[in-house]
Amino acid sequence: MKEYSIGQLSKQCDVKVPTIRYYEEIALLDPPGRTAGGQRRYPPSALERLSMIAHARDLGFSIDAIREFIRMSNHPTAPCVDLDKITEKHLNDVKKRIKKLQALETELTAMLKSCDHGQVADCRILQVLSDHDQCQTQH
Amino acid sequence: MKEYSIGQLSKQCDVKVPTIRYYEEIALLDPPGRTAGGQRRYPPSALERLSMIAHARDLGFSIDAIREFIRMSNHPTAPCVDLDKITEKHLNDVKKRIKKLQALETELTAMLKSCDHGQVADCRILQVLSDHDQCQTQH
DNA sequence: TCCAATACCTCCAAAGACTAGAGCATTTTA
DNA sequence: TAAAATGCTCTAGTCTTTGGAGGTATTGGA
Repeated sequence: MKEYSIGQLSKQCDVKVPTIRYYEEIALLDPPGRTAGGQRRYPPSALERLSMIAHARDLGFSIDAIREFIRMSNHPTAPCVDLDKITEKHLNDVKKRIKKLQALETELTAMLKSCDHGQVADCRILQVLSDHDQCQTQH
Repeated sequence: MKEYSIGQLSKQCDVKVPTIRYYEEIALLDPPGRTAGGQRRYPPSALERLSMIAHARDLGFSIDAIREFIRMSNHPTAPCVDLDKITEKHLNDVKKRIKKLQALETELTAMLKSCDHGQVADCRILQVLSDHDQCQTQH
C-alpha cells in the first residue's frame, strides 16, 4: 500500500515531473490524493498507468488513441459492439506499424552487415520508409 | 521528368501543405525550384523523401532521428565507424518497438476473439504497454 | 485571348504536447 | 529543528503542426 510522490513516479517511469502534472490536467491521469500540505501522493496503480502512457506515446500513439486504450481497459465488460470497431482499427494500425518497422529492421541489419565486411551498403532506409506498396509485397 | 506543385505533393503523401513548407524551413526537405512566379516545383524524388518522413513520424521517430536516417542514406559510402553506432542504436530502438507492438497486437487480437464468443475479455492492454519486463519474457 | 476559379505565396497566430523557471510551501534527513 | 531537497502554482517558452488573412500565379474553359 505504498504511496509515491510525484518525483518518485517521475524517476520510475522516466517521465518528467511537469509532464505528469500535464497529464493530470488533460485527464489522462486521475487526480491523486494529496497530503495535508497539498503534495500529490500516488497509489501503485498510477505507476502502471503512467508507464503505459509513456510507452504508447513513444510508439507514436496520439493522446486520443491512448484515451481510447484506457477506456477499453476500464470497461472490459462493455458491450462488444462498442469496442469491436475501435479494437479492430487499432489492431490494423498496430499491424501496419509492425510491418513498416520490420522492413526498417531488415535494412538496418543489412547496413550493419555490409559495414562488417568493409563494404558499402546500397542504403535503402528511405525507400523502405517511403512505403510505396512495393515494400510490403516485394521483400 | 514531371514536376509537382506543393498541392500535388500534399495529396500524394497525405501531408498538409503548411507542414511541407515547415519541413522545408527546418531543412528536412531541400528547397525546391521555383516557377517564374515564385511557386514551388518539386522533382519526383521529393515525393519519396516526404513520404518517408511522414511514415517515420507516424512510427514515432523524432525529427532528429529522421535527420540521421537522411544523413545515413545520403552517405552510404561514409566511413563505417561513423555510421555503425548510429545504425545500431536505431536498430535496437526498432527492435524494441516491434516487441512492444507485437505484445499489443496479441492483446488486441485476444480482445476481438473474446468478443466473438460473446465473452468478457480480461483486458490487459494497459499492462502490456506498461512494460515491466515481465511482458518481454513471460509471454 | 481573357477571365474566373483554383492554387499558391508570405506572414502571423494558435493548438497540442511538453518543458523550464520564478517564487514560495512542505517534507525529509542529518 | 534547521538546512537541503522536493513539491506547489502560475506563467511563459519550445517544438511540431495547422489555420487564416491578404495578396499573387496558374490554369481550364468561353
